Amino acid sequence: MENYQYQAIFPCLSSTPPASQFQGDDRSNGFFGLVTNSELDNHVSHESKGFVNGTETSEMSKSGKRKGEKKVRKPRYAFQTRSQVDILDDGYRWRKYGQKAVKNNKFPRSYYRCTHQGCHVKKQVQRLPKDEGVVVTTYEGMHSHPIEKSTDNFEHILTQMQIYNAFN
DNA sequence: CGTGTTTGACCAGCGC
DNA sequence: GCGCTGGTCAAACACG
Repeated sequence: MENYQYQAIFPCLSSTPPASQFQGDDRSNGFFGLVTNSELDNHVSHESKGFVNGTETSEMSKSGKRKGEKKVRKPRYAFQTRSQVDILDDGYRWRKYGQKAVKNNKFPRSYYRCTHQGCHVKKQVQRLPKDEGVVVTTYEGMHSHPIEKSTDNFEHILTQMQIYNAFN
């Protein structure tokens, strides 16, 4: 798996070098997808090539609203994971600061912020309306501090993740 | 008592 | 300009 991507988001998860992979292979049974959203930042587009790009885009096509992005637009990384629980324990401490019902989705979207001092990483968690077994977690920003608890759990989750390449 | 969640209000961007 | 929608705030609340 593209561990370097995880590294980008979870600096503490190191190890395996990038394996070029997302293209073409397993869209079959994968339940894991990584989306990089950088709408104006096309320089990152190469990253998003092999990834599913379903989260934000679909929303945009619908309502096309984003707030405040005129100024600061941070890249967002969305994971699609197949999970019974919404909360993926990635080792960081999150504080929920909002929940909103989204259009065309019976499930609400939850907004979390990293509680570490000085760390302003945010994430959103929502389920796919078409498949309630799939949880989409969108990270915004990158952690610049170590994980606060054991990553065993999350790494275990990672080992079970596969590329979800439904749109390629 | 410290920390995190819930929940309604508020705000801003966009389409009509 | 108005209304809809997504995103955030903050007070009240729950829980260890």
